[in-house]
Amino acid sequence: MDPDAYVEAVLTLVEQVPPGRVTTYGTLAEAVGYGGPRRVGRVMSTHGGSVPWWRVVRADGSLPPSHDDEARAHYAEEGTPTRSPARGHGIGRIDMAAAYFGDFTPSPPRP
DNA sequence: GGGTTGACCAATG
DNA sequence: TCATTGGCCAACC
Repeated sequence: MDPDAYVEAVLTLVEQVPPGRVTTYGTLAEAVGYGGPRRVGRVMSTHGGSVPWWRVVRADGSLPPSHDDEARAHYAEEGTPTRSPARGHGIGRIDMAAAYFGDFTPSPPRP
């Protein structure tokens, strides 16, 4: 598969995540149907700047080791359910039970 | 061609 | 809740 095609597939899926919801790297990997979670993570680090990357979190609901402050601002703005702002240790985590989204449409774009 | 690294995941203590 | 362990896949020295 062309690397570019894989990247586009991942980015397309990320854009399908509605505001106020989040999904995980592993879920994206399965939705794309190829490669593993780490592959998705790498794609995000390379092309994440073009998509709402803050809607992609780790399986436990914590954010990537980078940009947690910025992501928190987006969550506040979109109304994404989060758990305790945490004691100054950075950001709290996402309330996965309420915010998790995994209802992707298998095929990339269209219409 | 082979070892290291990484925006990962799940299980365990 | 955090740390550790083993496994995963591709990119990068």
